[in-house]
Amino acid sequence: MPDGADKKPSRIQQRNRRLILDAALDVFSKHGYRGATLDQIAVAAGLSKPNILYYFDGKEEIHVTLLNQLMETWLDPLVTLDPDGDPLQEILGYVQRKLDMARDLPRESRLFAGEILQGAPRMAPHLVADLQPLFDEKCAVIGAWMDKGALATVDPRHLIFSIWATTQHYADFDAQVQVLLRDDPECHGGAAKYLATMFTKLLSP
Amino acid sequence: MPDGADKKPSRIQQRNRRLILDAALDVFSKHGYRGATLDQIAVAAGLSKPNILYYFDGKEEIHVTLLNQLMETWLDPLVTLDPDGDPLQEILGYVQRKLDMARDLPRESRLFAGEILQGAPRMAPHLVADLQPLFDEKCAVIGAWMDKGALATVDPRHLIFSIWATTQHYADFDAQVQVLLRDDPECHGGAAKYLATMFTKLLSP
DNA sequence: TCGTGTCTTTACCAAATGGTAAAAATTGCC
DNA sequence: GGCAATTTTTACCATTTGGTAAAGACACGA
Repeated sequence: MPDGADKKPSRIQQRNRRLILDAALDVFSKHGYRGATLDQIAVAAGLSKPNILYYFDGKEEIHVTLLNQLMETWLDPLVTLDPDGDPLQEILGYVQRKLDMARDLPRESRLFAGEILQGAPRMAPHLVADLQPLFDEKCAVIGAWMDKGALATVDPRHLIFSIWATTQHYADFDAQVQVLLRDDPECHGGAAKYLATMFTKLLSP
Repeated sequence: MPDGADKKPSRIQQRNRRLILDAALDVFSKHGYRGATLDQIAVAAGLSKPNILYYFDGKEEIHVTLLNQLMETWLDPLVTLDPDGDPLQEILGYVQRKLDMARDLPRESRLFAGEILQGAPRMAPHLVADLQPLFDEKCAVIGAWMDKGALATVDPRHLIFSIWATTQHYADFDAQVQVLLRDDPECHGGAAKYLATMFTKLLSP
């Protein structure tokens, strides 16, 4: 049995755990935690429900595993922000990376959004342990850039919030965006251009 | 029975329907559609479950009623945008109204966000019928202001998206914001100042 | 090829949940 | 007060859902 932190997982274990997690990401991001059912996940993964419970202790463990994996991916673009780079280019690069993630990983974005929307019941510890230190660190970096006169002075915390909000919006509110833009194929490009303009004007010293 | 579009609703009917809708707003915004149960709504409303089903045909009807009512409130700040006002002041006023709504009506914001996040299964018709025409109209107004030279030229559609995203973020991602700002009581004021700066710099011609 | 450990299926179950029927209580009008 | 209409409760029900037990299929090294 694959319980606990055993030795090397077999090929089959690796393959099936990945199948399950991918299916679960689909289902959880589409219906939320309570809206998702093990049966849906099982069908999407091409496995039987009891077989899923052979690999995971329960619905909650699948969700938590997904959230844990997501945290790393999610924080990565902010980790990459280089204190020694050109301030404005670093910020604009960060915006672009987040926007690309909204396009390339919409399921992850929605999974995260759904979790936070409901008060982060399963993620609060991660927010405090992983996100908060990183957030504080990068706020300090940006603050130093502003003190140096390399960027216009604004509250770095709200600056980061506005970057998150404007980029993730295109994944989380996709249903609305698609209606209002009538499936404009240039949506992503238009957003990139708009956001680059906005943050350039905001931050140019 | 209060079914159908009958005559005047009695005092009791008005009171209880409002109790139910208020309780349902609490529960739906906290747990999402599928995560909410009629029992939770009943307890929150101080009524029995069958009694709830005396006033509404079912869980879905409660949700849809809530969504319908919400649409009006939600669109109002954009309706108020006055084509004859001062362009920059009109936009900044709109931002401020949306930000105030995020503070004063967080449940409504989350209910809306949850619905869109899941693909707007019960709201797509409303988006097309109500939101889209208003959106197009106001995009034209803003576009005319830009053509006139009263505002810097950017894509009005993405401008509106960024206003929605940045303001609603404080309601929808409140769990995250509270962690990162450590319950800063000046959060709302700080956000208001930051957003006013951002959109002023973006749009000043 | 045999046997051991890994994986999968079949057949269930208890709890939760949306919903109903009908009796009982209450309200409001004459 | 009396009575019809409205409102509320009690007692259910069918389905869904997360989860389990145990038997069966399978892989693979000796």
